[in-house]
Amino acid sequence: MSSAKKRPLPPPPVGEPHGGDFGVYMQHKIQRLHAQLNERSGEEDVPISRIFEGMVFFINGFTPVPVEELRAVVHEHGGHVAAYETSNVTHILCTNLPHAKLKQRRAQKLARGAHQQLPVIHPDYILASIEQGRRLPPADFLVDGVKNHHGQGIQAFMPGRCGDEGARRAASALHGPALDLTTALATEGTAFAVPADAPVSNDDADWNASEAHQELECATVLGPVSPAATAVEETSQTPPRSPSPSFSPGPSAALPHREERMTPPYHTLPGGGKASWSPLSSPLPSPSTTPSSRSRPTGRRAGGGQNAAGSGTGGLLSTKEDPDFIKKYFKSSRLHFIGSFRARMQDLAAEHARARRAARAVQSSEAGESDMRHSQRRLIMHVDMDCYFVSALVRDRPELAGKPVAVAHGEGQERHSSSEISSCNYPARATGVRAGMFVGEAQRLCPGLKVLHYDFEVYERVSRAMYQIFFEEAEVVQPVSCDEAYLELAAGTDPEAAARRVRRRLMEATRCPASAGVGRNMLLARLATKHAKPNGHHVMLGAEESMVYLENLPVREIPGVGWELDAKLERRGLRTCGQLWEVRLPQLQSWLGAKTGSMLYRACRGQDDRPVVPQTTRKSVGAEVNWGVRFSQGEQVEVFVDRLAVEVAQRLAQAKVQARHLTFKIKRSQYGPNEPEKLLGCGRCDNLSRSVALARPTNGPADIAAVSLRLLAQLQVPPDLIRGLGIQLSNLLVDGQAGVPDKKGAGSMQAWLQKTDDLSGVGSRGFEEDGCAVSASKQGQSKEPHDLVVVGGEEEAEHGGHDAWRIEEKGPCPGRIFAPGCEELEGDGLSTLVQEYDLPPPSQIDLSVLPELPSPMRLELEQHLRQQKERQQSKPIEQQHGERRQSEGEEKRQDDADSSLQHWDVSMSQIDETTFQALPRELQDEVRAAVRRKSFNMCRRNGVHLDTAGGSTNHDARGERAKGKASNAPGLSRATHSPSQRDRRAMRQMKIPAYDSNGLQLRGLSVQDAAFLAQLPVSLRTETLAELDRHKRTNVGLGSKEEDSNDSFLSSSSRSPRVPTRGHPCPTSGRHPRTVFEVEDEENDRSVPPTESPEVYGRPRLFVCEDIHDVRRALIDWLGRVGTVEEGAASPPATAHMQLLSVYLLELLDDDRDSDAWTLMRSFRRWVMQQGHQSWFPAYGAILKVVETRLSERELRYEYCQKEPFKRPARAMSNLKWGGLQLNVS
DNA sequence: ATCCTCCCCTAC
DNA sequence: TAAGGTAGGGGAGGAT
Ligand SMILES: Nc1ccn([C@H]2C[C@H](O)[C@@H](COP(=O)(O)OP(=O)(O)OP(=O)(O)O)O2)c(=O)n1
Ligand SMILES: [Mg+2]
Ligand SMILES: [Mg+2]
Repeated sequence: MSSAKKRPLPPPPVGEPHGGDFGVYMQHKIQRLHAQLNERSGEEDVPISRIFEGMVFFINGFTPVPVEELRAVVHEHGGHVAAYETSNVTHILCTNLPHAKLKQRRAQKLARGAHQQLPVIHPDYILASIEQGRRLPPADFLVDGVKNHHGQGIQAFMPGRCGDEGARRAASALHGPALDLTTALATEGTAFAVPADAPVSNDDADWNASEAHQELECATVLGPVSPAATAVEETSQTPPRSPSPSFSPGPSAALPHREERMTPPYHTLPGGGKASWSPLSSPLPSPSTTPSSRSRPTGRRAGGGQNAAGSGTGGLLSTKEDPDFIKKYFKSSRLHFIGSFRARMQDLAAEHARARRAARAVQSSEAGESDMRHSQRRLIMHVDMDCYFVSALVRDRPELAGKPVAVAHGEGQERHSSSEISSCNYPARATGVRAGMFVGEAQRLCPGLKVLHYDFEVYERVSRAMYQIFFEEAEVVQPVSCDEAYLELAAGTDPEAAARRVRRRLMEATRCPASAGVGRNMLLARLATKHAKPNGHHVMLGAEESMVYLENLPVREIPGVGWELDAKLERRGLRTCGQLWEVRLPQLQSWLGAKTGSMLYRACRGQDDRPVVPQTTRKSVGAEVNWGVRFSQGEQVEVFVDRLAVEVAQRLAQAKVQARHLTFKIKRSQYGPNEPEKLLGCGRCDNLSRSVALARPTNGPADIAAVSLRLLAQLQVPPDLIRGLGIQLSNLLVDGQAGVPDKKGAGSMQAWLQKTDDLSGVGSRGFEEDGCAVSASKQGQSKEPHDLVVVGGEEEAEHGGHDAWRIEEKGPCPGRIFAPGCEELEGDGLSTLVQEYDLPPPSQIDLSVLPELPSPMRLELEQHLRQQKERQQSKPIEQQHGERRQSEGEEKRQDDADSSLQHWDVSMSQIDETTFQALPRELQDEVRAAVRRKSFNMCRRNGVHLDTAGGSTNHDARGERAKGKASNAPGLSRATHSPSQRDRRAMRQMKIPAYDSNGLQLRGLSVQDAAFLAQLPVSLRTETLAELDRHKRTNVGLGSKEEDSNDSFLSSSSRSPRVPTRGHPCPTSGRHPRTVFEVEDEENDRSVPPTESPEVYGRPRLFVCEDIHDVRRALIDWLGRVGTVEEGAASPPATAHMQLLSVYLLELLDDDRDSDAWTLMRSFRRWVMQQGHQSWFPAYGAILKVVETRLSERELRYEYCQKEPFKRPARAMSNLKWGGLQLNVS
């Protein structure tokens, strides 16, 4: 409500300016915010006041309220809260000791935060200022080292590296003997056998008793912690009821605790048939498939003896020929099971949340208590089941206890099974077996490995039983997965007793072991759990203990640090958290990005602000299939996409949401139609995606299918190369209700509304111009409620007035085959939804050439083609459609005739001559060279020598599954994808592209040149323009450029190659780059010693390239200048020059700037090709070798330190190679 | 600066 | 045989 909004804040419920009541005030404030969010409808987000104008806060450490809320309040009053420590931060908000203070007391190297100079003030400052309606002097709220309102807070975990030997010893004791206190715990366990039914007061007493204990903080619990709790294992009969803490009398209290008894009605049918843990399988007429006990799918009908690998293009048990593939697949997919768990859980969680709210309201206990929980140090418990999928099965197979067991699909009789292990127990892990490993490999490591099959129904039951207990044990439960959650414990809880109790209850209810960890934040809780595994718990509250533990903890153990991050750090010699302490924040941020760097900086010190949040609303809903996807014809693809759309639509319906944004994803094999190592797997793929803003919200399968098919067509992937497909919907609206579903803040809301308006405006105009009257009218319809669209007229919208244009809509897309329900598809949804009128581009180059090309170059070409086609959309639409159809048809015919060879045996004759001529010369060269090389590069790329003629060789190397990594050279994949992105945007708005002739003519180019340049991918265009700018006084056209001969490539290298490393940013976009270089070079050598380089990160320094843009610009400029158009032949390569270049390239690689290295190599290659001296070829080859070698070493280092080799994504190092291959040809 | 798109990374 | 999904966070680069 606007009135409420603009009015100054009401006085806080409690009058103390900065007493301890900030939390209470915030509570009130938050309620108001929520109310506003619900009431307002699109009005502008005007600040209430300007109290904090010009102030930028960074919230560091614990705050009494969620950061988001604090941010909202500050924002409302004109201030800003930075997401991380940026240079514009003016104040640090913190309830506790600031870094700066600690720095004085701790080892100095631990406290080098960038903000140490900044004033650190207590959050009460915010309250007090708002209350008084003016900006109070922050100095009055300085948090000095002495004391503050809330005592030593969570920041006690701060850089407190205790060099103290005692603590160190204590910590080391944690690692080793943690598990031998079984007996002590067993005693405790029996004590709790009663509490299972015991009245609440029992537990209360227990917790109260332990409060004093909690205060010990640092001195904590070091010794006796993790129990093995064999006593708990007695499982068997459990008292049906269990304790329900007074603060959490869940409604669920009535539910039984043995999961067998609490199975929800919709999950398992009594008869044991119908494996339907997935809610998705219910609505559809799914043929009754498997008997439940066996999760082994039958439907092998067509599959039979056929091996997809043999057939090359057509897998028979794959997506072809099996209309029920999707359903069967999802029913058997473990990843689908765990991936969709949260969605399935949502109802349960929401129910609990509701009940809990109600309970709290009834209690109406002093809000102060709840606030106290927040304002004091938090107690967070993390719980995770041990080797979950195994445990849930082994509990009924006692004979397997203690033996190595894994869970997977295949039995792996031959030791060749490519079935993936989902989980394995600890005996199996001892032999090196890991989740994600192929069964065959696992059996090699562990010959006696017993492989069990999934039983998703059991997992579902156990998980629910587990959550049931969580909900009873804690007020706030944040679900992580089907076997894992965070619990926020009430203040005063005895953490160890709580952990023990939770684990015991879990064991009793599920007969599965769980481990638990307790910490002051989620990170430490989680680390504690990991440390406690298996079947134990660990309480880590002391700052000293935490730091001691962290010091030698591999960074990889930090949640959020995966393979790539670990490798980046490893490359810099950073393996442990302790080593990370040495690195300052700006340095980390410059390596890893702002947020990631910040996260790491804090995490390695045990800092973690994230609040435990109950359950966040989903922001997107999707479905994808990347296994068994094999097509030979486009029709099959369309059928499949259609079914996938139905699946997604069901999920939307289930979630009761509609979506305004659609993303279509496709995996394209990098190996051509060959089969990967994993049976029916997707192998190594390029991951392509395209997304569209929808004109109106939808959840209709017809809409989704129609839009998806359009995007599919755009992506232009030959059917036989498709290895995976996915549809994801986002920008969700709660069905039948206005408003944003998620709990975003006011700012986000505004952004959302803003976006809405823009999109519908564009969409409407576009369609009107296309003459789609119906579409336009629907646009109006959807805009009717204005900003917030009330969804509900879905059916009407789909079937209203579609006849007028349905034919036209069908026209452009004949040949589509739709499954049942195609009335919907033919409905009007399509045009209504797509806001940009994207047409599949006409095929001008025989597309069969593309797979032949090296990946980066191919992407470039594809971008180029797309751009061209979009350009041609100015033609009448019918014509467009006609052209496209025709060429598509031809392609398909070719594919049918010669499917597997098509992509491998390419000749120039297959390239459309006209088109080829129209290509930029560089691209022509590259196409020619690539064609000559045929598949050679592909073999090399994989490091595999193979015979490509048959097309059936297994190309797969390790890491094939790796998420694409389609191009490891962002300089290419990014820079080249963007032009098209821009074009699409421009098309939407019917604008003339910014780079067409106008801009170019200003540079003195001929119209032809301009037209030519306009066709170039932006990466090439940029570089070309740089060259042109340099030589523009000659006013020559592009055509004459080739006649110019070049200087020696490195003639100027003595002044430049080093430059970009620490060269200063190119002030303008390459206007006067020459000056830049000269200045740089001179300054660089003496003013910035290499060892000092870390110092300058994050600071705007004249001779420091902090910004990658600057580096790239400088490079391009340099190469453009050096590598073109001077007269005189190039001189032979000079060793010194080559060394300089090599050194610089390696620097780039070691700095994780692969894309820059790639750009440099590319330009270098081009120059080598253009200049006359053959002597440069081997020189180029040598440099390439250097680069390749470094990349290989990087690979090896990965292998060496990896713990889960089988899961490691493979890095694509092919990007630099094609340049070398190009060279070979010439 | 901020938004948008197209990725990549991460976790289970 | 085999079922390599799902969702969120975040970064790069372009548009505005
Ligand atoms: N790559 C993976 C990882 C996990 N899971 C499934 C099986 C696991 O049992 C379950 C829980 O994952 P965890 O990471 O918790 O692993 P476990 O519970 O199996 O072992 P741990 O004792 O380490 O928790 O998720 C899977 O299918 N594939
Ligand atoms: Mg687990
Ligand atoms: Mg887990």
